[in-house]
Amino acid sequence: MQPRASSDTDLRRVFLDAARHLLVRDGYKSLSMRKLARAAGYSATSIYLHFENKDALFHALIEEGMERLLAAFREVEAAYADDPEGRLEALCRAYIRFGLDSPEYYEVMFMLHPEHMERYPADKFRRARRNLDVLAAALADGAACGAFCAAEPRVLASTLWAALHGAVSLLIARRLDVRIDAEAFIETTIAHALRGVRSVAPARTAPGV
Amino acid sequence: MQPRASSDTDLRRVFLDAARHLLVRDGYKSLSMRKLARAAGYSATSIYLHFENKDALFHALIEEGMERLLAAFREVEAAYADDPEGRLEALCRAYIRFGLDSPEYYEVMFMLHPEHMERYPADKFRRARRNLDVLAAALADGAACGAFCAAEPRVLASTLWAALHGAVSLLIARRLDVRIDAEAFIETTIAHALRGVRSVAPARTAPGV
DNA sequence: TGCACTACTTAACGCTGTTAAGTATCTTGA
DNA sequence: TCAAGATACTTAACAGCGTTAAGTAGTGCA
Repeated sequence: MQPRASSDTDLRRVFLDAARHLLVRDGYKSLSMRKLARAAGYSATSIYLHFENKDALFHALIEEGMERLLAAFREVEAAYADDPEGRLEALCRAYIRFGLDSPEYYEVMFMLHPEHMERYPADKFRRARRNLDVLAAALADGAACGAFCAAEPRVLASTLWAALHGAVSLLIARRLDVRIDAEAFIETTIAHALRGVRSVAPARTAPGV
Repeated sequence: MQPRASSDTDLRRVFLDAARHLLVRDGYKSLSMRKLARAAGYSATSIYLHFENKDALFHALIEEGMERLLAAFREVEAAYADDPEGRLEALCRAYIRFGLDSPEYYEVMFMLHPEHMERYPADKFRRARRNLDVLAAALADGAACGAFCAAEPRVLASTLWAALHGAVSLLIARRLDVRIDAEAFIETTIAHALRGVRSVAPARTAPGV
């Protein structure tokens, strides 16, 4: 059906590029091995010469998405090197923007069923965690200058991530009441997330309103 | 294969009960029409006499789950009728406990792919929203006595929900670093969520730590 | 020239959701 | 009492899925 690819890695890239295209166009749910093969101009079984199975293909797409997110994070880090508070807020915005701009990537990266992640290789997992490390670094930097709570940075970073992930996944899945203004929802999420990690004197309840 | 059910609604219940059983045992991913039929002792096509399609079956399970969650919420409401702050915290705990105790239900209810929710009937959607209304009511009651921020209760309730949903979905999907203590993560999530909605004087940053 | 290897193919298995058509059984009306 | 029709279920089939086994060209080398 097709002339042979010039090297071992070529066809793998062809499939990956086609998969990314199909993913963005139709979502991961309708990305099938047969459709992918058709789109790339090869037989379905040839995919298995370059990927162990469909999950491995997804894992490669996840990795791509993680790199994209990390690139966005790195830009923020560079822009706010000396301002941990501003950096953290910008990171929150970058995370949410990434999710809303690339919902298909976000779904594969963070909303894929656990079952498909069981064989996710440890090295990819470690690479993916670098994104969380960027959040943790901002928290640590902010804690060093007294802006953020210094306790358990890993837990704090995960909690922050969870809040952002909750917001993004509800938005992507269109679970929110249509009467909710998305912009207000996002701003409130970010404000609350930041308030959560900010170091505060023991909570003092204002009496009125 | 089977004697006919005594009434129209009977077999529907048989399928629903079997579906709930399979859902809890194997998760929604491996719940197929054929397996369900086999478990119930009927042919696969007979399911279509009682449910329009597989999504409609899921929708019925979602509704069941929503009622369960609401029952838990109602208990909390009754126990903390005069204590909005305590109620909201208890609701957060109830939500997370529900998710972790019934991950299969939680997945169908809140983590099902949007595609499967497209035909979700409006009346079921309204019923499901009663759960969010319980959160909103606690926020409103708390705002009335000055404990919570009074602005935009719907947005506030959704933000709170998003934070809880993020935590539960990451826990269920086992996305958290294994080094993270789940208990600490949950407590931090709840604490931050509550701090987010609490009415405060403009944030005062403590200088040290 | 011929052998081995590589890169790809077709055919097939067992699964999926869903529809069309067929078959018993029960209910009703004359 | 018997036929007609409705009801509740069945089997057969379609098109799709992920995946494996077996087959086939083309390449590089002895």
